Amino acid sequence: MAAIVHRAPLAAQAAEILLGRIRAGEFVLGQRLPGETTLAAQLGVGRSTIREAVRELAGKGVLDSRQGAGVFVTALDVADDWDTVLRRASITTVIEARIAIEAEAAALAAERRSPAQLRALRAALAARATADPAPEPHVDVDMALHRLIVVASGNEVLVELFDGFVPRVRTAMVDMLKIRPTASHEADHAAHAAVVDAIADRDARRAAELSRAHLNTLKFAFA
Amino acid sequence: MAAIVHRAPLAAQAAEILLGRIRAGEFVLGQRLPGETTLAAQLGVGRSTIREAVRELAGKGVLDSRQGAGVFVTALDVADDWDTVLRRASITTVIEARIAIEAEAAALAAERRSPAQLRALRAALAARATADPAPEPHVDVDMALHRLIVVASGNEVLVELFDGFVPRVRTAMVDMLKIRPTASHEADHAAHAAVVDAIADRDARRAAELSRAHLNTLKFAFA
DNA sequence: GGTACCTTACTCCTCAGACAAGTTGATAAG
DNA sequence: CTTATCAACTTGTCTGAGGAGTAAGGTACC
Repeated sequence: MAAIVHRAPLAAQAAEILLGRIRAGEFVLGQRLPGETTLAAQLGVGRSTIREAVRELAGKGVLDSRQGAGVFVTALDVADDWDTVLRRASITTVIEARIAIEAEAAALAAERRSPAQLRALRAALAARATADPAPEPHVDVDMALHRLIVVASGNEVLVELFDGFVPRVRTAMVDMLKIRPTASHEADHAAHAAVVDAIADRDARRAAELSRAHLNTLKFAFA
Repeated sequence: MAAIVHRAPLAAQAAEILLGRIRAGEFVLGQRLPGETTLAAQLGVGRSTIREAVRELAGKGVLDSRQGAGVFVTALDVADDWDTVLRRASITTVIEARIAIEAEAAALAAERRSPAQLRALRAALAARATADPAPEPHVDVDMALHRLIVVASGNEVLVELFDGFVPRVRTAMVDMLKIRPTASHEADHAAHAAVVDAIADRDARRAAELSRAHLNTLKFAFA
């Protein structure tokens, strides 16, 4: 990740040093940092450079500066970037988390889906059946259908979680389909149709079970 | 959310304006922004103010400035802060998402828990029973037990998701306990003990069901 | 015509100094 | 003890100057 030659501006270096000191526990949460002039002297840079470093960390949510009062620590580290976590995790781990979210979403969707949402699900199901079988378009219509189910759950937190998973899962699925094309499109389509039918029937338990079963086959395809 | 009196520094205002223009599509991804002097003249502020605004957006990952070349757009919006999403969502919505994660985690924990993890669960269960009944300590030992279950699932993505929920759920539970103290501590403890027992017995289905049932009572307590 | 080099104009980067604006704690008056 | 005032310190902003890097255009050479 690190470049061989890296000519980082002084302000970025100063921000890195400050963040390191905060991570190391030199400053506790809510504590006031030394003044700009003090920090500038410590690091041997100008005050405006320190100011830019503080601004950068303020943008990351680690620091907060208040005129007249000082600069305060508001977080002990940068909020973990969601994409980073998912990239580090194995695809089967991600799919397990996806099972948790989608199975519950399918159950909630069965209880709450509106007629309009059901129509949208049926339309997406039809689009999925007739779509371009090439990896990218196929994965996209598939994800669109899965997303509609989560949206029909009426739980915006689940939708946000699902959306966070999409990029990671999408690339993994595209890569897999390029290596090993799906054996049976018919069985795949039947599994999706069964989930939609369970949601149409307002059968929460069956919707969850079918969704879980379908994603488990996906998980084992990667294992 | 907006303060009645808002005395934002010029640099923060400038950052907000620039972000607004990027959101509005005035600049496409990868495009170079006007120079510092130009922007300073446009907004009627000094160069250093513009520089600090750019630094702030660079910290958020929206901009990237390269010496000699210019400032470039690297994202069209700030990555959605997880805390913000959860604060906006109702507590019942958050608990529904928590059910999804913890029920699945309990099932996985039943299949995978190590002897050491089981011992830790039993210890946390005992600590929960004998802990200070005041709201804050009680919620903390409760959350600690729940977290251990998720950790025992062996899925780091689920752990990250759970940790993301903790702050929001913790404050909500503390507030509720201050208003309406738990009716029966015994039933509450029995519910937790049952989940741990199911995990000890390696009964995935029962662990998930008990976990779901317990959190559902919590959900309805808020409704 | 094509290539390598160089010049030049532009960009961001950093510093120093000055003053404005806000906060905080000590101090003095009531 | 309470309240008002003030002084020291903090961050906020602007300006001017020079350093360093980039990219584009021109030029000499092959």
